[in-house]
Amino acid sequence: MLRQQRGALSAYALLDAMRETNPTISAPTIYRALAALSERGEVQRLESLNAYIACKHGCEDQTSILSICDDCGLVEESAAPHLLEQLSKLAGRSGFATTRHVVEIHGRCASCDDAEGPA
Amino acid sequence: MLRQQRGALSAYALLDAMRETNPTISAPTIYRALAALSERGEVQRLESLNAYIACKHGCEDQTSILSICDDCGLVEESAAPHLLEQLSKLAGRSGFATTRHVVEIHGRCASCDDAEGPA
DNA sequence: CGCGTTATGTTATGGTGTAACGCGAGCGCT
DNA sequence: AGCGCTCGCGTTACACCATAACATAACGCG
Repeated sequence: MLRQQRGALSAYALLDAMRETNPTISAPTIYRALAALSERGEVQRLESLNAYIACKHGCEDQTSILSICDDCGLVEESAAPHLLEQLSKLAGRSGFATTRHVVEIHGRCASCDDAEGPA
Repeated sequence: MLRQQRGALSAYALLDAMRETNPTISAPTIYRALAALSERGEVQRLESLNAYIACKHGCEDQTSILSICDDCGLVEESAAPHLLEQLSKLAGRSGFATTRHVVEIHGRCASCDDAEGPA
């Protein structure tokens, strides 16, 4: 379901959507599925929105950097291993052992920026 | 209150703490205070924990990169304007206009890593 | 005093996430 | 077939996070 979405969906939005085809489904099932999929790297959570997106194929084994349009909800994945590396290194300077990165960028996507930006 | 904390506090933890000296305080008050403080850059939210920390003085006008120890809860701020810049640029490649960065690093701090890491 | 402004309190509600328990389907084994 | 096992799912119930909407109190000022 997430794959056919332009943006992110909250767990409960997902729940509602699923109920249309399977009225008996419930919250724990959604969370279990999300946990499983996100362990497999097929789904990523947007921490700053409490929402979830499907990862593009090919991104399975690394966290992506997510650009989030606050206007239209569009979410874009970017890969930048080098930057993540630098972040780990930065943290490492004080002895931190990195296990997971959360990198999210809020702003406006190209089309929303065109539409409203030059106002 | 946040300043005298080693780690982050959730809004409700804060609420409980505040109630010890001011039993009448309530959730909206906490959130209003947090919103005000965070607009002034004195408090930052940890999106991935739904919690809040006091920023160090001097960090008021930029978002920090936060290193979060998943063992002991310690949170460390780092400034790295250069990296944030690079992130904006990365997003900018597809036309994104950045307004806000969320950069959080989960892992283990030096002492927890010493204690359990070499296990 | 009366007014607006601002901070705070109250009530209620909605969204997010999970623990605990039990059922039932599928599977392998004898 | 009959048995027991595991595993996924649904159910219930609850905890936590956050805010809307409305009411109240405190203050400065003309």
